[in-house]
Amino acid sequence: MNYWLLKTEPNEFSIDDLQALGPGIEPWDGIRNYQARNIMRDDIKKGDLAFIYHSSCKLVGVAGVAKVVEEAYPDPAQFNPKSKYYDPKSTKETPRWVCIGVTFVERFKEVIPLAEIKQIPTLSAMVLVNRGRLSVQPVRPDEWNTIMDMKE
DNA sequence: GCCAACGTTGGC
DNA sequence: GCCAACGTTGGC
Repeated sequence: MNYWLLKTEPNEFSIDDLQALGPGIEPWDGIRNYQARNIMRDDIKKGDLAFIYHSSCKLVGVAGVAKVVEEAYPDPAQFNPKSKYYDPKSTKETPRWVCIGVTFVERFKEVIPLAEIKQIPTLSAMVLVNRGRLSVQPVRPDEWNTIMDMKE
């Protein structure tokens, strides 16, 4: 079992939206970055857990936890000309982009701010801290535990 | 809204 | 396959 971090802009989709789905499955679509895609396609497995991270908003940080319930499959949005994630270069025979399915696990009482995470020495190697721009990224078990301990 | 860091595109 | 130009991400 592995740990991940999934970024989302809460204006678009937040931990509250995920919670509102209850046991429902949310397709984690619209990922249009090759490195993030490769992680979803090759590494993320059913049963893995992921932090839901709120970016580009007032309170930037880790907002909760989701569980992977569907492994990578072609992202339907890439074939939909009306979607903002439409990719005219992708074909059904050789789809370029994939998504995964996640479900709600936990909403933290308070978002754990990025600023706070940056101050913890044992978290200084986190991809989140070192490499800003990657919307799907791995989290080490010790990093996972450290952040879970930062909750109220 | 600014801007740094990074990813992607496309000419050669 | 290099690299300049351009686009995007994302914290602040």
